[in-house]
Amino acid sequence: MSWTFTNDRAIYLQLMEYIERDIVSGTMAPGARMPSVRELASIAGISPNTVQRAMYEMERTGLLLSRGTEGKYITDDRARIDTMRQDLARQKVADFYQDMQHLGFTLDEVETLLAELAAGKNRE
Amino acid sequence: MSWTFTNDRAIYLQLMEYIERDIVSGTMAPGARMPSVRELASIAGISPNTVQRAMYEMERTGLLLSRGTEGKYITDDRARIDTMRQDLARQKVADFYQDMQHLGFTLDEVETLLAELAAGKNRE
DNA sequence: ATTAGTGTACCAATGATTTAATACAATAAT
DNA sequence: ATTATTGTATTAAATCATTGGTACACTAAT
Repeated sequence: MSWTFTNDRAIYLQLMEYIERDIVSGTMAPGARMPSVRELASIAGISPNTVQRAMYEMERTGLLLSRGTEGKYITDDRARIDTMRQDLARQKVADFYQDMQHLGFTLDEVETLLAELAAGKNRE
Repeated sequence: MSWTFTNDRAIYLQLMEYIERDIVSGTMAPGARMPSVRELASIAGISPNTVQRAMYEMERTGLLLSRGTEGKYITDDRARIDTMRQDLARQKVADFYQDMQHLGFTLDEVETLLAELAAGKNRE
């Protein structure tokens, strides 16, 4: 849960993506309680207001649920989480492939670059 | 040269990426004259000031050159352009692969998703 | 010479994001 | 009962991106 932020996009959007990623990858378990707004703000080094903003948006998508003053919880719906994981992956693949096509790379070249990268990573 | 902008990132940053993409992919030829700031603004439907901002940043990287009041020109250095194309591609592949790993996908799964996408595209 | 088009610069206004600083009601823990 | 913690809401200030408007100097075309 080490989050870093860039200044080219709104922090609350980046935070949403980090949390979504942690939920769909299982780093944060379904049904688990989220750290408090203040605690998350402290961890991330940002204002509680910004965390609240991100949380508010994520409740609208149903990924988080607020139980009054007890705290916020990750949804229990594993099917929904897995669907979201698939959707995120497909979107990412589509965006990536389209970008590479715009750069003039064929599917074969993309696959080669990917394989090279993975091979390089494994060597370290 | 059909550009659309989202509101989650600064327009001048998105414009920079569009122009970079057009240059490295050859859509805009090396040594060619760029449309004027006012013309680009009109085409993109944004303020000339925002275009100027993007252009200024791209001159600092050497991709564009300003010839006084004659206009702005794309660099003639094809080697530099090709190097930038390779760098952009490698960065994109690395970011994409890291994102997919964070979502819990293996290299094999990524390759499968890519192949499926490409196959689907070809069917239409 | 005049005109049009170029890059460049500046200023003011607007909107979005972020932050700090509070405040309040409800629940959990003691 | 009291205290601490929770979500939630509000206000004000600061920063940045964006836009509209204007202006100036220089070059090319007429």
